[in-house]
Amino acid sequence: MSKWYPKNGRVIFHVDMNSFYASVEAAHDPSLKGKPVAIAGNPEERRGIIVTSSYEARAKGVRTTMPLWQAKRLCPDLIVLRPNFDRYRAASSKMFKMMAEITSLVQPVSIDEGYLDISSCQSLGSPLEIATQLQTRIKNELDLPCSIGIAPNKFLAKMASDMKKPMGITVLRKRDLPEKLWPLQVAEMYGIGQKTGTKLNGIGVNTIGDLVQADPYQLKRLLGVNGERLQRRAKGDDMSPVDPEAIYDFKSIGNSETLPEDTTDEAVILSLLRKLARKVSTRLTRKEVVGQTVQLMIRYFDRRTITRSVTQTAYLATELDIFSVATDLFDQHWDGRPIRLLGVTVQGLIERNQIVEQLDLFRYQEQIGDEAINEVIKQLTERYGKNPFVNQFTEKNVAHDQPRTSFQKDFLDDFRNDKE
DNA sequence: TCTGGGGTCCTAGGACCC
DNA sequence: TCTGGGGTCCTAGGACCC
Repeated sequence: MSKWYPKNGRVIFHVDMNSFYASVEAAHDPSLKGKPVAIAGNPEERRGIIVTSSYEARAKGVRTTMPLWQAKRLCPDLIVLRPNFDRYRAASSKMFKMMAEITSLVQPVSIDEGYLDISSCQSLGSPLEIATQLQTRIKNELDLPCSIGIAPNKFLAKMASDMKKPMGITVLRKRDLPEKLWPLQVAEMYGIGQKTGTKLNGIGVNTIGDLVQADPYQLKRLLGVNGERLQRRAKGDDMSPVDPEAIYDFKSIGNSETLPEDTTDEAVILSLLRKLARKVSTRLTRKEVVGQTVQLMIRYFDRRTITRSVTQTAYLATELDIFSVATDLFDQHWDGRPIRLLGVTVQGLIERNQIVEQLDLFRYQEQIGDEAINEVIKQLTERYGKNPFVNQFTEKNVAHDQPRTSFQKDFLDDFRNDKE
């Protein structure tokens, strides 16, 4: 059995669900099977776009990100559904459970794809047997098709899963690269999009094989460190591990929304900012994290987009804190032209339990002043080497109160004594 | 009749510190 | 007089992916 496994090396799967949202809908309502189905953002509104479509719809030319009206023109009998994320999350969670029964080394990368490191799964059979069983099980029990790539690293597994759809299983070994990978256009490579593809074509690099042969210095000049990495991957080298924890390591949480129509109406704008702040706050709270930086995104009627952000001394997570910072940013940076979309994102996240103690410093803000508050935070940070969590804005209107914990009292006493 | 919403990573300049 | 170089943090924007 172990003859299938390399002595020095890994066996990585990339599992990619085929037209996931549309497939989940068809599993839920079998009458959709064999029909052109599309999931679209906002079918009732002008600006709805195609999120996913069934293979029958793709055959008519329907593509992801295509405006809905265009898709309907190409495919008049298109069945358009609104996304049902709860349903997709439930299906996703079931399929990841099946993967977890094979190995604990599962790295979800999005709702519908993930990597498995099965290097230590000899006892379960050959890689091809394991992949076939997994694919069959997902099909039989969830009624969902997927493609699986099998390769010595994540990048090659990802490329492999793309080669046969739907319901494909593709093995991509190093020795297969000249025949299977290198003839492909660079634009088909994971990590190369429109811009980079055009740049590469500009220096005569058209296929992935050309990328392997290209002059490393020229690539570096053209693309920076990314040039080096892309060439390494094209050669089939990718050391990045399958990291089950990666998914818990989020760097930012944000929400954005396109308005029904472009607007300069401040009541509409503020109400949307409020709504976005609420959504972000809810998600931060659910994940038990707090953040230090608030970013506002404004997309104008002409689609030109700016982002403006500010880093706070203290960490924040409440709706009112986020809303307050976001509206400050808005007031400072909006140029008065009509707005199409607004977004609010909180960055610089850390786990809430990393925070030393929640001090309601706003209660003392008027007594000791803003500068003093910042000094308190600085001292706390130095003293504990951790980050104090402070509600700076939330309850400015609340009457002053006595310190609520002995910690707070001691600290403020210390602070006042230091000052004297 | 144009083009959503969720992210990550990288770059580059300026401020600031040593 | 007039000046180095490294490191980190912050901010804005761009490229890419699903």
